[in-house]
Amino acid sequence: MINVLLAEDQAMVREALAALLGLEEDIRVVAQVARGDEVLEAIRTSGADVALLDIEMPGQDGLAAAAELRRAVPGCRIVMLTTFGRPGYLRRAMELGADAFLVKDAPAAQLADAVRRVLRGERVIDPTLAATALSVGADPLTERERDVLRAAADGSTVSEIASRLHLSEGTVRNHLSSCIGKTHARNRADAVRIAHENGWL
Amino acid sequence: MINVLLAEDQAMVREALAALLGLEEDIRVVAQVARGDEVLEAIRTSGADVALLDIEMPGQDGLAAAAELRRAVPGCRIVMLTTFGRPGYLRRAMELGADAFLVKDAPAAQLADAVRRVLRGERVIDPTLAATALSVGADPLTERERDVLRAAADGSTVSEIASRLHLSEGTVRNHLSSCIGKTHARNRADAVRIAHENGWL
DNA sequence: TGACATCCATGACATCTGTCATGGCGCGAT
DNA sequence: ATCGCGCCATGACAGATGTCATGGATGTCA
Repeated sequence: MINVLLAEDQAMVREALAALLGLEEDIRVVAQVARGDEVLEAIRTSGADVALLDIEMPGQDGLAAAAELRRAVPGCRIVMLTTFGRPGYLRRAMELGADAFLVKDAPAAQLADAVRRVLRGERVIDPTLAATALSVGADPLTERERDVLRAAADGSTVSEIASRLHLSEGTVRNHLSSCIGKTHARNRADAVRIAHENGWL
Repeated sequence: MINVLLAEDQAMVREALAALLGLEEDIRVVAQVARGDEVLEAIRTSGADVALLDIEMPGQDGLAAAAELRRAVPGCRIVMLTTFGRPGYLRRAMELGADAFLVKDAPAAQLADAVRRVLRGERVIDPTLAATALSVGADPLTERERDVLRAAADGSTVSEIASRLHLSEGTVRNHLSSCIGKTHARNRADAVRIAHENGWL
């Protein structure tokens, strides 16, 4: 019997996935959480063999939860399950040591399949997604540039970003300019969109 | 026995929801589609009593599918099911004559419950969401302003938008300016964000 | 230690953006 | 038929934005 933890913030989706996995004879959902920062404790108390982690979650995102889990409970298998097949997500998940990376677009049968395979020591990745992730390349932004771009994502002005990050306006403009250059964007908003789509923010 | 059609583009979520509804003794999922423009035909061939429609879908969005369905098959009940509880979505769904509006954040039990209730002629809406939808108010943008703002959403420049919509640059700037004013935004990107969050785009 | 990258900052410049006043056109409502 | 409104356009202006050259302060790596 495979014991699975399910971490997904949308209750209806989470319980639906639990129902789906419940149809499998050899799989049992032993814990469900809705927040990234509840994963570790739930794994410890439930003793699950596999953690199924969504990425977009409150508290702590699924990638951070995976990193924490990898350190604290190295034996636990990690399956990332996300709506968005952003290349940067896949890359970060792999660097963190996740065992599988699934998108919710994929057929339902792949879920139980992936759970079984990671338990046998295999790694499961959508080959198409892997290809695009490799072709897109790694995040070209520096940490500071990412900070500034994130701060610009909601439509803030330069002066607002500057005061929020305790920088001068000129510095903010310089960072944004290099973000625009590195992402081959036309302007700030475009750079935000591109970085977002690639999973760099 | 209640016959349900399920329209949702993410295969894994769709099949998981089907598994969830399959646990109910009085409900049967008789059709599944992944695109909005396949809803009507599937309803006709399956003869489903209730259509469960996601909003974000390729081909045609769930709201457009609901409108089409309401006209062509007035007897069919419509339940909107969406990730995002955007006020504008709820408002448009109600104006279109949807019978229920659920968010995927809600507990799974509400899904089957809503299906049964709409079939008894009730309308099902999350009261919290209804309150915010009413407090936010209706979309203040004109059709043309919406067009321009949509065209600006991906970070396009004024000249690009102008040529795409066959307008002069000055007109584009004027429309954008009034979008910014009406949404109480700080600039274009902010206006895009606000309109998006409210479900106006 | 030197080479190098990152981060921060300044100032100057061209361009883009947002605002405003103004006016014409078409349409539906009073 | 006049009014209001949406739509399109122009021109002008201030302010925001993006680019560039330049330079100092750090920290890392060979």
